[in-house]
Amino acid sequence: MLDPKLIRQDIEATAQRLKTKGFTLDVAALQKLEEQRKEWQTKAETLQNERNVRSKQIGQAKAQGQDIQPLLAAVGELGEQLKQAEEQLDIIQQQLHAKLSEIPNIPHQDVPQGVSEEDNVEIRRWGTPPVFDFEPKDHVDLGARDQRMDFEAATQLTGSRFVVLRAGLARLHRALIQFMLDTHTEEHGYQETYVPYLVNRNSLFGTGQLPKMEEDLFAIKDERSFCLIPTAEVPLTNLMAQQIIEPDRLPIKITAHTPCFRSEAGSYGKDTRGMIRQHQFEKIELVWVVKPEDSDAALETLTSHAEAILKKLNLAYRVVALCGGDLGFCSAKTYDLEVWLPAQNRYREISSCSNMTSFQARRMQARWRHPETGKPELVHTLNGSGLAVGRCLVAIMENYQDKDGRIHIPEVLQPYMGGVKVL
RNA sequence: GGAGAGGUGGCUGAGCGGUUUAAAGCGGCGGUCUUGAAAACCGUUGAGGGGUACUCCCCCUCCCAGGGUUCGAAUCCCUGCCUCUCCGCCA
Repeated sequence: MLDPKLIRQDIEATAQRLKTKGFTLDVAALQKLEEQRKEWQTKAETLQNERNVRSKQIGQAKAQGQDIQPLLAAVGELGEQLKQAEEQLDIIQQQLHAKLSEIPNIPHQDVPQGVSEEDNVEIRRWGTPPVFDFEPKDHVDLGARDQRMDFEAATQLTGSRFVVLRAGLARLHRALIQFMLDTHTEEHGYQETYVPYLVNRNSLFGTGQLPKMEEDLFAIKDERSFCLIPTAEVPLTNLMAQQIIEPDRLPIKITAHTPCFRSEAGSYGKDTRGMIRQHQFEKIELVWVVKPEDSDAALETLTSHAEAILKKLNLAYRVVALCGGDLGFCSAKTYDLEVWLPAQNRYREISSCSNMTSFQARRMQARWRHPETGKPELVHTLNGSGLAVGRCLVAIMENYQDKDGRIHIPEVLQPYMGGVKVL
């Protein structure tokens, strides 16, 4: 959520900056609502004040044994007027809140212009894509052996976009999770965190999945209206909701491994083959909570932590800065990490690292105490995948295959595989 | 699932429907004293929003949440959520 003051005081400039994100701000409607808000809020508060004053007078008169009938009569219509004003104000506040909730974050100054993926800007490359003296297979073909990657079984159990892994491949999948968590906790200073996989709608509002991304969520069908998390960003970041954090606790760096559930409602027919786009996948998430002035630097560091995993696995990748039009709803700036997939002969997203600035913090009232003023101020939040496990498994299979369709285990993973070197 | 108890400020914990404008203690902050510190004493103390372009002042809201009764609700009524204890069930 943006600062309502921006809407009140600087709406034209705000509208201009949101345009780089492809979002058209309804300036007239917002200004009108804002005017009404002010009018009715003033009216309601004046009436509330009058009620408080008069009620107190009645109390005092009664205590002194005076006749309160005249005072009671004087209160007259006040209650009814107040009720109307409060109802009217409530309606306007709700409309305003609904509108504000659907305005995306303002892009950072140095986000490249553009409307789609095409306009993203490559920042750097690392590693060299492997050269094969045979035609490399994709992970689906590689996984077919011994049904170690079994889509048909998953379809029978559940439906499309799920997978069953068996034996060494299942273990490799688990090894990746352990490896990533260990690296981030032991080398990058993150606190390992275990979190619920079901969250309430309040949490989903806090991190910005609601109200606009509802169709991508899997909801539990009972009166509690829980949803399966689409990313650990939701529980991790919402740990800060309603908090006032003392400055010496910042920056907070936390990580969690969780399954993620996405309905992929807008992706029919996209990546239907293989493990790239699933309804359920595992991810290691990195979350930072920082002072506002530190968030730019934090994004660089967080991104480097995700990159470190790819480097240790010796997987070629590139870093891409998303253009305005490709930025997520909450993000002011995003770097995507894209790993080389030989069978697709191109780089594919394996991590997305974003600076949400105060956008999520405002939605969940996550604050820190500014040491100079002593007053609570909104923190900045950041998150990134470090990394998406399923896609990482795909990358290892495809990059580490040999002509016999065997998969060689990267050295850093071998300790996690009981010394197994080839699958 | 059954039976009870309870949710009040950073914490502990009072609070007959009306000087409660939420007592008191602890903690925090500032000061006095001191070479310094402790102790003692004095003062201070939250969050959200609005008005006014404002390190001033004024107002509103907030005692788990949402409704209701009332001139007036932390206090009374209803609903929900959560926590604790016991029983049952259970990985």
